[in-house]
Amino acid sequence: MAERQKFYLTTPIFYPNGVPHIGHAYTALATDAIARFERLDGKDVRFLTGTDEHGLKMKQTAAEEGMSPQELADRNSAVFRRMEDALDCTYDDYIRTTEPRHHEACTELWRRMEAAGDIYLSKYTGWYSVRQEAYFDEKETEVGDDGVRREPLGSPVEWTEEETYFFRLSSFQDKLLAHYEANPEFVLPRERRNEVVSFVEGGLQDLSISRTSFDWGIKVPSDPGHVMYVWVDALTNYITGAGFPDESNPLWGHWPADVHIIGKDIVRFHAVYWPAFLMSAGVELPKRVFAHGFLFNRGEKMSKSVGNVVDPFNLVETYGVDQTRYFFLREVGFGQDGSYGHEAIVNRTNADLANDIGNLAQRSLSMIAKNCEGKVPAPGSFTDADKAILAAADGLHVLVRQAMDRQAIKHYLDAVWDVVADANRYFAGEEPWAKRKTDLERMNTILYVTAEVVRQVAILAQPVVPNGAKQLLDFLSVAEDARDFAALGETGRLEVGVELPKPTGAFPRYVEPEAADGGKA
RNA sequence: GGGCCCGUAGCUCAAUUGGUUAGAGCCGACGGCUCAUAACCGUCUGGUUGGGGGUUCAAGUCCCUCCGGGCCUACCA
Repeated sequence: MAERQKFYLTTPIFYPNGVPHIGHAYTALATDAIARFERLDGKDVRFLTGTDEHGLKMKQTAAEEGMSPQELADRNSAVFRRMEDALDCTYDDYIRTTEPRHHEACTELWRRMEAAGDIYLSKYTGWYSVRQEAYFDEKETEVGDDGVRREPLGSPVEWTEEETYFFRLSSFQDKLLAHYEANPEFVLPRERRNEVVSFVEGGLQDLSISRTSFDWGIKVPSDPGHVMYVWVDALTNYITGAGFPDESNPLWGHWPADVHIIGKDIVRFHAVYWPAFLMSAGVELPKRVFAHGFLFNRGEKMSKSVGNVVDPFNLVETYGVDQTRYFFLREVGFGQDGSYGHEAIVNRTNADLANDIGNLAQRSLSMIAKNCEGKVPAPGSFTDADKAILAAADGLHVLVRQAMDRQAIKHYLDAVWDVVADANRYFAGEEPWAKRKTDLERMNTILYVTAEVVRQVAILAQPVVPNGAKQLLDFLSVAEDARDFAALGETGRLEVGVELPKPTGAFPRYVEPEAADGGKA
């Protein structure tokens, strides 16, 4: 038996200086959907996420709260982890940059870059922003009315001179451009790639990669007075999670990563700095960096009775995990910006989940329960209509795989729900309830075909709505080991005569809670 | 200043990458059905594809320009 194809994907590691917001949730649930998809498609998936716990901000926040940085990291990292759990994320490993294994990986990566001659000591002077952990040209800064000098994003800067190690990023310009050229889908979507290319074409300056102004970080091996710059530390997590530097670790077989899922705000670090570090250290480059867009709350009024639903935990509590996941993945083109609001979430999830697939399953399965002794009915010969809808369902696997090869999550869902809509039309057009009185065999056939389509749709929906999909598969008595994509198509057809449990509604409608307080925001 | 992306029905988006009368969902109106989660099916309303010009037998798609929105990057001090 051939070894399964490996698939390694990551989220960025989150900075647990504050509480998780909807952007973190979006990244995590999207990455999870991809992970589940590839797993169901037979791959040996490794899904890494975690928290990035070093830096001055952590140290300062900890001081403000009267605790050590490690205590703060422990406390807040747990919150992020709980968020991912609340979203039903199936990460295989939750990395924390304060762990020894990560210190080892960073240290070794640094050593290799140094050995390659790409690191040198020099002095950096300029306006430094603690919040951004970055220097700014004086021209970029501005003194505000309050007399405080700030960088463009508004954080205060102070004049700083420090000795710092530099990475020879400037010498990687041509190699990076050659890599983008040879791998047109290294950065997706296309617009992001264009930005990256034009940025690199504009010339690269060497990058300051160490700090002496604080000590909450990973020490530079040859010079412990320095700690590593945030991005050397943070980006390296992706190889730490694959066992680096122990290349005999079985996990190392997962590197290079198939895709780093990130938000578009951190494209440059992932598409320019990270590959340059790896080239320098002689480590293979990840195959793809996929940048998703931002989500905006378009001033939709959230109901007072449900409170501030923008918080990820509240979203899940208010609408449900499946609903939250489905909404963001179906409504927003992955890679583009999107917006969300109460009404949009309710409309989308009620229409697609409750009305379309939930109701289709319920109406067909309850007919089976009532008219077929609760067993999968035996179909007669198939008509053209039967064959057409079955063929549509059977054809989905190829279609969705094509979409997901480019992380086109929305397209994958579009395709699946097109079939759901077809199935509703089919069911209504064939009128099994009428055939019940005139032609039982025909009724059985229609119910069989519909249930079979529901089976395939449920299997395909698992990555996005794992709970509701599981419920549907349970209603169809589909064996646990027949729920992956290998069971799609003709080979996995429902077995006639199998007993089915009494169905109840999967994907309940969201109904507005009666405004008990009599008013709204 | 240079560069990139976008603007299609009230809303969210399609259109095999120049090829017939620009499609679908949601919303709305009307009708149907009763298996079903106030669900489902059908019909209809709704567009000079932001404006203008050009290339072509043919433009939502290519070129120019203007308007509007977003983003990357650089400069001016």
